[in-house]
Amino acid sequence: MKAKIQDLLAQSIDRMVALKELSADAVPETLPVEASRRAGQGDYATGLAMSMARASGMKPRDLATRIQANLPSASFVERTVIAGPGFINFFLAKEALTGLVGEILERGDNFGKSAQGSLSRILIEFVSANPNGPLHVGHGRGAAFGDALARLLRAAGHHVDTEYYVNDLGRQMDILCVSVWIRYLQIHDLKIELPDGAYQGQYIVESARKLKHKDGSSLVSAEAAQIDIRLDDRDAALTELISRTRQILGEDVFFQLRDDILNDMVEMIRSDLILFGVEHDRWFYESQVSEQGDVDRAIKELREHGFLYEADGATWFRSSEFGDEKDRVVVRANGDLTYFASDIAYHLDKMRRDYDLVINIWGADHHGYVSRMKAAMEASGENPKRLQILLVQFATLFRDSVKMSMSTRSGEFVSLKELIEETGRDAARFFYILRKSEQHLDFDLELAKRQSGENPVYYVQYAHARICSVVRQMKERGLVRTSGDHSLLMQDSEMDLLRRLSRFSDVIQSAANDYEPHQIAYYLRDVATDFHSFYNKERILDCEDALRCARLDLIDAVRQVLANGLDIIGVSAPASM
RNA sequence: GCGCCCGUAGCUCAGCUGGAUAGAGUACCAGACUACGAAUCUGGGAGUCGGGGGUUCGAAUCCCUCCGGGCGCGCCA
Repeated sequence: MKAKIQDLLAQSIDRMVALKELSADAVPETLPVEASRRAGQGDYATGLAMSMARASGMKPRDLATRIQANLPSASFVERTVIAGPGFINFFLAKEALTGLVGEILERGDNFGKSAQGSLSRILIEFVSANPNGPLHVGHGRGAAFGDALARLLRAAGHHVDTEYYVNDLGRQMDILCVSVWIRYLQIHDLKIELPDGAYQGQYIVESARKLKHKDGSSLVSAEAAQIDIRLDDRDAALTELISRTRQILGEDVFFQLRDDILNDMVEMIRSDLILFGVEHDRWFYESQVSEQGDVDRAIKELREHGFLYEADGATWFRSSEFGDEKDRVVVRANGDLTYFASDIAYHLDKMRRDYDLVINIWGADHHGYVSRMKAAMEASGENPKRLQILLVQFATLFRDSVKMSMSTRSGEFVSLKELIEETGRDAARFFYILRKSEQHLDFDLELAKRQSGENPVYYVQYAHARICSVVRQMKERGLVRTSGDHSLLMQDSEMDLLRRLSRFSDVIQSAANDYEPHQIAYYLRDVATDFHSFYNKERILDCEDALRCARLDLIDAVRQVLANGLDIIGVSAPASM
């Protein structure tokens, strides 16, 4: 609808330019049109005359009058009014609104959406938590946001693939492996302590039990009890422990064990995500990049472009030339590659696949990495604008106003799985989506669980269930239903509802453009409000046949919009609750 | 110290590329079911949009500065 009005305005402007009433360079690239906030100010309004006033040398209201005079007539516009400092308000024709009911019912699940895959090809990478433990509530926000964004962009007409990047290399895997092994030995009554830097969580113990169940006691070694590492430095002590473990178990056994544990962790993460309704199209392993020699190639490329140098025995990337605070190490003095190096290779890989846009969703604690990653892409000859990094702020979990901690290493955290089991998938997802991503999120467990109007999830779902219930009642009463005459819809509450429904596709476009799924959640709440209000004011089934059929069509249309919107944010639309 | 995010009603937050009288929810108060689900609806009070400058016909929105909160500033993972 917004686009239709923009089109009318464009025609008027073109006409004025042709008549030399207006200079073409006074015209902005996109014509501003917005849904009116207030009744009495029409359905849509434009401040175009005001924004062009100075460049055109005309007074806003005079200019508005000229624009209005040159507007072509359109059946969906009843009238236009100039108001305030120079707004042009558009009042939609009643038929344009009532005609919407048939359109919604006809388009069904596709109403509000654009033809799929017709616009850009987009890759979204999200969650990508390290496979050293279960997902916690912090990851949940990234999961809910990323998945909703993918669905939203698809609804807006893009082709979207989703991906999870698994950091399956590096020291953390060794630490994970020894952590499980030590717990395993403890289960076998060996006296050995789990050191400080190892993973402390209860899931490590469970993993060790599973290992015992599978392997019995084949990995028990009396030597293990003799391990006695006396080093003040925590990291040095861990390094020593890792190398002793490799000696005792033997390289082959150690690597096999490490792989098994990794696979367990990845499976655990994957199944938690499925429980949450999130399924990535692709799981991409860091080891893939590394085995294919991509990291070496990426570094070689940077070197050839002249952006690498040696200092203090390490190899540095001149990221500061691209706006980063300082240069970054890609190869350490000991010859090891940094994580940054393999991240560059991975991102180059993504950038060179067949996508117009690559989106990363990162936790806000990684914001320091944004400029260096964009720098690396630019230095490698890629357009950094094709890499869009969206930051999701922290989620803090509260139970009875008490803040709950979360740290994977210490093992003190509420897992995503526990959250889903406690509040349900729908409530969890809705809550995560309800805040825009730059906003810190206080997640109130008690509120999410409450089944009342205080909880916005139920409010929206209830509207959907209520409509389904009315339709069930109709069938039970054996009432006839024919295709309705929608011109019978004329009450204020009906028009408000129709006006709201007419904005659905605009909301999808706007939310998609800004990468803001929360707009959908707010819109759905407004639809539910308008519906509940209508429902309390007007009867549906106890009307004469024609009006009843018209209203049944109307609420069917409302149900369809609610269902389509809920689907975008990954929340179910129940027929009863 | 430097960088990023945030500061809007008692609380939790919206506010679309600057626009017309700043909006919801919640809490509080007062009402609405012998009728389609009261997990609902109707009405009410409540804000110096953190403070101060600036740009503009017009600023919660853009710029500067200060205050307050979160996060990040490793050859860690």
